[in-house]
Amino acid sequence: MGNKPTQKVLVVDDEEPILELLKYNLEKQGYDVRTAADGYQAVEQAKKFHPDLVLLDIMMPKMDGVEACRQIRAMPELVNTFIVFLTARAEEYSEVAAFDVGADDYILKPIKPRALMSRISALFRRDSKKKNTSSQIKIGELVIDRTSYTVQIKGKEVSLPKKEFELLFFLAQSPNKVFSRDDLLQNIWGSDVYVLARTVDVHIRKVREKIGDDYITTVKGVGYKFNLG
Amino acid sequence: MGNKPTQKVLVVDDEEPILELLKYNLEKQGYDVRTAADGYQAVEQAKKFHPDLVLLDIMMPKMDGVEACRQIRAMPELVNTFIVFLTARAEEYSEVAAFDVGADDYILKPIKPRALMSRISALFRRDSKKKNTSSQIKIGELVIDRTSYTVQIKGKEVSLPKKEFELLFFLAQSPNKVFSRDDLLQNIWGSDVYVLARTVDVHIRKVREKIGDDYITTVKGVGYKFNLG
DNA sequence: TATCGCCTTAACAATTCCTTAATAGGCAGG
DNA sequence: CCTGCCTATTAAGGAATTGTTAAGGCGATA
Repeated sequence: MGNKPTQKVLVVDDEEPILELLKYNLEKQGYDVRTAADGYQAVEQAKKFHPDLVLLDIMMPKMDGVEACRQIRAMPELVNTFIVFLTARAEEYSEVAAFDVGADDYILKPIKPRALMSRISALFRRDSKKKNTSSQIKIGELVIDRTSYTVQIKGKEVSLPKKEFELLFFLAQSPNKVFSRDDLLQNIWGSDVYVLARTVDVHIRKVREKIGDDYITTVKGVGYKFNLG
Repeated sequence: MGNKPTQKVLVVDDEEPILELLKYNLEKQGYDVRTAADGYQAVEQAKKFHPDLVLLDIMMPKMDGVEACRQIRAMPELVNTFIVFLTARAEEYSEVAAFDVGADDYILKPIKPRALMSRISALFRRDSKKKNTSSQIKIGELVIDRTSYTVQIKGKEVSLPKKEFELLFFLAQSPNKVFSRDDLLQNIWGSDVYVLARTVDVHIRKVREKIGDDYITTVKGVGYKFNLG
């Protein structure tokens, strides 16, 4: 119970009512909340407060959310901070631009408190299991996108079934690191599922079939790794 | 986009003089006004009238403002409606509960017409800048129009029932993003409605029947997405 | 009140995905 | 060149998820 430190959330929006709405709901959930009304304040607060999560409106006076996100992402001490955009329309600032500056997710306005809260706790749940769980990974010609569960390879989009996707995503999260089959089973299948280690091989095969043989390397007697360069 | 349709305001209060005062002032400002005397009426009116703004007294007979607010907020077609509480200072039913059920602002009684009017016009000004939710989405051959609850597909117009429409609209708002069945239930059905997750499947089926199978993709083990490109 | 359309649920069919097992292939050491 | 150990590949059965249909209930409307 008590060993979990309070998660810190920074909420950034230029509309007072929205700030209050979010602050109230987040605090009710036990988060430590601070607010900022524009991009500059957001960057300042982030520097001092070191939030675990930043909810960031895109359209703001002085400095918009995209630029603020870029600056926050540039702080090394905040590499593990989640950044989630609040946006009135998906198209308005394309999802692409948001991901380009390092956002982890985006959520549509108008905000439904309860839906947002469950989304946030899901985010932290995922986080506590692993670190650095962004929704998108780009490596060379490869773009792995968790929000759409697809992989782009040289512009072509391929859709992977769940296990295959998770496998690729997990490997790509730690490039060049070798994982044993048991590691992979533990992390992707879970600790209470008992399947043979060879099952991993079959999935690896299918992933290779779809993205090519160049990305995943076999390390004989050890396991597999996603290779960079 | 320049033609601004008349903004619709629903005023809810159990005191006749206050209703008249507000109605008079609002109509002078050019708003389209309707009134209701209690929570039930408010919900009924909201359902039919689709106001852009609801001014809601908190203390009322039959159904109080907070409960009415909750019910209005549960209607997906009114997600863009502002809800502002009118509250006497003494009423301890504080802003807390109000924000909790999705209010956008609250205003203290006694009401000063001039101040209220400027507050309202500020609200709409902000609205036109931000939640610029053109209630129409165009994607390729598809035009999704919220004002008429219809979808044009290759010129042919199809009319969808409410749930089907909301489902399509919600998915199309975030193209390529996968939503779990629970996400969809939270956002379209509301957080306090309990229906089985499989219900979503049936609606998906019906939407596909009407617009074709190409627009909504199943991501097995995850959910559904509207696909672009 | 009768009718109609919509929503939900349940049941069964269809499909996709996962796992396993069996076989083939490759590499190192003897 | 053979042997042992590991991985690659394929196919098939089973498990899990989704597709589809139909029936009942509810509410709106005439």
